[in-house]
Amino acid sequence: MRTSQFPLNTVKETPADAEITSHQLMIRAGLIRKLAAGLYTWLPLGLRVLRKVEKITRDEMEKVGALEVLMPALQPAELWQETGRWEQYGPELARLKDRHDREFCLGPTHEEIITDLARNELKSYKQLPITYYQVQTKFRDEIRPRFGVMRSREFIMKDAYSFHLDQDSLQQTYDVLYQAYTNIFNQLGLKFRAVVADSGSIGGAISHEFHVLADSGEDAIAFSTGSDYAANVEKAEALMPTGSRAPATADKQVIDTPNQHSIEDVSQFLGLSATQCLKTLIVKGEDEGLVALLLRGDHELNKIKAEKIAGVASPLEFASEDDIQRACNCKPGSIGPLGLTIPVIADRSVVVMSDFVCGANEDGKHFQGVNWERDLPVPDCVADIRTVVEGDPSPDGQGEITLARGIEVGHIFQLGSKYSESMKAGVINEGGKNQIMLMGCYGIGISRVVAAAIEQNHDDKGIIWPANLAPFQVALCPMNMHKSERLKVAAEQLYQDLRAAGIDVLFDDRKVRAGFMFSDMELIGVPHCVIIGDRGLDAGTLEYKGRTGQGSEEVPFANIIEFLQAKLV
RNA sequence: CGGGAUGUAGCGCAGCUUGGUAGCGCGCCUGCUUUGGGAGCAGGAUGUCGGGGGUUCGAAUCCCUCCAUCCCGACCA
Repeated sequence: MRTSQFPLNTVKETPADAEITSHQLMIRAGLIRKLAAGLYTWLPLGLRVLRKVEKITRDEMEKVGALEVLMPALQPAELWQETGRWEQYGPELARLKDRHDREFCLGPTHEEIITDLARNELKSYKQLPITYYQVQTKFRDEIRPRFGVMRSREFIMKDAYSFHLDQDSLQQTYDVLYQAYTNIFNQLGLKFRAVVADSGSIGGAISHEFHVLADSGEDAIAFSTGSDYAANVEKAEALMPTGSRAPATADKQVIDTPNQHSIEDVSQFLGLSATQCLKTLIVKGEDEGLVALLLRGDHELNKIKAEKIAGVASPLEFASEDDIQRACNCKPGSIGPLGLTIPVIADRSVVVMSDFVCGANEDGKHFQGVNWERDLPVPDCVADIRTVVEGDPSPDGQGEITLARGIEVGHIFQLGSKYSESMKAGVINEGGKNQIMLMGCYGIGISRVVAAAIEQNHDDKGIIWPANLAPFQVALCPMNMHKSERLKVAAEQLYQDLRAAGIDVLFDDRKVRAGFMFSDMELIGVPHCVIIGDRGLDAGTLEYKGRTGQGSEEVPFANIIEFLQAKLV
């Protein structure tokens, strides 16, 4: 390809509305353009990268025997009503009506559609197991689209669905897909981790997320220092403390804490560590009532864990100030467990606290020197409701937790019979009886991968593409070609030779200055650059520069193809 | 949906307080000079000042209203 026929559309200035690096660079390098909030056009250069991600993904899916299909983005409401998700999914589901006033949605995912296909097409256990996949546009009416294509309203996803007669078969395919995903992200050349995940609203029991590691990632991941355990912090278990509770040494007393509301306020005011304070949060219960959650002062509530506990409203909802006033006779900031009449759920780490501080359920007052059993009973319900912190013991008992940030680019689930049950998707089994199938589902955010790759691989000059994602492998940069006819002839010939050798080369045949050319090539992240000039022509050499390397090296004209091919392996 | 902000040339911004008919940088076009790290000079094109309404002799500027965009939060996977 030549730049005279493949305009680069690069811009020097950083767009004002792009917040994170990948978004800025995607605009600046001319990969995407915004149409409206959360909607982007892929320019030729960006589309080349997107297609490469698609191809790597497709190839691996084909390798494990998955079958490509293409399902409609526009989906009838009836199927969503069958599974109950028409009501459950909420405003994120883009709904619309056709001219006959029939209801439809633009699919955010395709469980309903594939399950409908499967129940119609799969008749016998002999057809199982089977895995279908597609690469297709998804729609989610995000409350707040942001970060460019990282969280947009319309995006490209590879989604796959498997169907099975039994759990063994599901587990087997799940393992195969897990490995396929590992291969895909390795091929993409990204630093990533697979982590144990919460399955969220898609449903099902077992689930893993694949995260591209990047400091700007939206998700926090917990790793073990002593094993290969890794989990989303939403899911990572905080173990029961092993030590026993220290004996009470202080007397319980009421202290004045005027205008000290947060744990930080109170601990500073009293000159204590936050670990000595008890945090009491009031949330809504399953039915009308309220529930108190107890946490150590320095810990954070994990909503995902809390809303799974019986008696707690799901999704989790904090009580209003009025509710708290009625239940505790005080404002938030002075709540404590003593004398509460509503149900109490204590985090595991709370029950080993002694001589602690907590609210006195009276505005401006706290208790000090409080102890379990002596001053109040240990709550009946003790559970893991906090988010793990750095230094916690790893849930598998080996090593400690460390935290990192990641961008979720893949998610695999064992759905079980969640959809096949409600949609009555079954096959005839060996005994001649109808049997509901089990399902797995497997997604990769193709367009998000492009952004994540940039987020992980860039410098102050621009994008540094992993080899397999680069829109072009090699940039051919002639120096002042318009002034030298023999240089022009040589550069044209070299361009043809490189192409004939199967090298994907971008020939910069624009009449622009050297610095301009280099800056463009570095911004768009072409991994290898060959410079051809009159000087080298005299000496019979070309100049090679890698995107990340310092300086350059001379390569004899005759060796350039061999030289590049060695770099491209 | 709550809180905060912003809409002026393709992009980035100034002008608004104190009303008088729009400007800067980049980019774009032409010419000359330059040419190994986003060139210099000269000339040129481009705006319903987000939309609508109002006040006024006169509105980018003041008032009302709608829309869009962005940030924080909540939401979502």
